[in-house]
Amino acid sequence: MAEASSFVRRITTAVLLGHQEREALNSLRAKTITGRAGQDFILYGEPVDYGYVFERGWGCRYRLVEDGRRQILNFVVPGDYVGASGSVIQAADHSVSALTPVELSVFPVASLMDCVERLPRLRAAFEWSTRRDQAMLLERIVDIGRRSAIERMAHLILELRHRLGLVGLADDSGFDFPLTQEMLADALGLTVVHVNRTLRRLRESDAVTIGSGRVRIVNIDDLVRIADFDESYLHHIPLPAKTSNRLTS
Amino acid sequence: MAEASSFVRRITTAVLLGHQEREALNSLRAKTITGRAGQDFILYGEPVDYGYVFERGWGCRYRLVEDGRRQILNFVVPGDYVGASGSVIQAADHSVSALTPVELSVFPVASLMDCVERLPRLRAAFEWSTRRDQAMLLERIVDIGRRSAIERMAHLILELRHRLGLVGLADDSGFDFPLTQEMLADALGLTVVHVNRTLRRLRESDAVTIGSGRVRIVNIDDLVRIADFDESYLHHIPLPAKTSNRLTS
DNA sequence: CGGTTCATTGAAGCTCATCAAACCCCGTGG
DNA sequence: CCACGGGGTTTGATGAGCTTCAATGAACCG
Repeated sequence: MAEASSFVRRITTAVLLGHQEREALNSLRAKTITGRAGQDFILYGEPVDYGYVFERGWGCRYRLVEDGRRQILNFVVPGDYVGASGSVIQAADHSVSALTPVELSVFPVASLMDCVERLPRLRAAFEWSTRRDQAMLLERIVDIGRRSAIERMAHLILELRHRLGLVGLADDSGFDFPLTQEMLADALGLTVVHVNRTLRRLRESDAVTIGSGRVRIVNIDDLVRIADFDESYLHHIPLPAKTSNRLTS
Repeated sequence: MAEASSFVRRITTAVLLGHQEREALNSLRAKTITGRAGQDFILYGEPVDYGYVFERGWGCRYRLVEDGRRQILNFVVPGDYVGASGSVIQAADHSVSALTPVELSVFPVASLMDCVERLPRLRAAFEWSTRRDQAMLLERIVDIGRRSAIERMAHLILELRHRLGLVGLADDSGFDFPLTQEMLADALGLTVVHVNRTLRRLRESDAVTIGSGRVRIVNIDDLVRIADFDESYLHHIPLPAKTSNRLTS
């Protein structure tokens, strides 16, 4: 039996995949490819013919605006799946590219959908992945819309720490971090210059240092406080009820 | 046969629902309820037991941040569905509330999922709806992250015009518009004061006037130009390929 | 080495936030 | 009928946060 894809390993923590489902996914995997930094795998407006699991390296989902500027919607790290997740044929609503050299598993979308039809748990796994992606997008909107630069940055670092931890790529001390300040700027809706100043402020606050290819977490409590971080959106466990004005109609 | 829900009417433009699917949806509809402005129907962190179709009135998806400020993620207009869309049990990752008096069709999530199991086209309809919601979220990230206040506002107006047009609530002259400037501010990541000044600028540019319960579109070409608006994300028809650095590996 | 990419810092300016006040519309009650 | 109050809108004044432009430095690499 082939080595399990990192997607299988990770998603199994959320949805109980049986032997059958794991086998199906492994047999589906047409091939493993490598890619260079900057290479696009999914292009805005074009049909999506494949699904990809990032096995190694980082990528991003992004959109370009008319004047050429880029908005990164989310980063993609090992274990993440990108690509078609439903049977409705449509154009990609965003592009996906590699930010570092990458190694990906490729799945033809047709056979993927085929398989999902037969294995309800596999469908559940993809639904889970889709919901999680959406939750991260929501978080990004709140970030960019209502939080300051330093809060956004701290929030992003904590999100990445959590996600990388799930696949064994982060621990309490930090994680390897291949992104440039420009990529951070494009993700956070800031300029490179301001990202640089923000990183300096974070460093001077003794919470975290970012640079030289690594995030070094100095004081995670401070970081959580700066970010107002609540990690529950990353796994969706029901929380205690909050105050509300729901009516008992 | 009962009058078709506005959701059925609208979604049929995207996915061909047969008699069977329409019947199923109509029979599922447990009841129609009314709600007051400010009333919550889905609460962040709580389980989602029902799906709702907005038949009349406006709502919003939103999140609150620690200090009490609100970020509106998207507006909900007649014909829109909100609520659970998959079988994975999880907590709501955002809240949904009414912004005006509303009238909603309520669907118990259990029987909804049941029905979706049996009718693949119904599942496709919900998948389509989910993807469309996600596309709008992406657009909002690009808006808030990379566009100026006036561009965001113009963009939002055009998106709403398009969506309301699908259910016959907007034409070339404009549409009825019940939102306050504060709601606009919460959606666009701005303050009320700045929204007010932005609306004045839009009015003075002779593109659109917003107020007194109505959006009056004066010159839609100007508006499209200001917004850099491309409506394709609202229906997902494959577009002509753009320049890219995709490799033909 | 010379070239390229990325990080860093300074100076100046613009967008947008904040604080404050006035105004308008409209419904309510004295 | 008018005073009152409240939600929403509008405007001014001031300042913070972020952008822009520009220049330098550090690291890497063919």
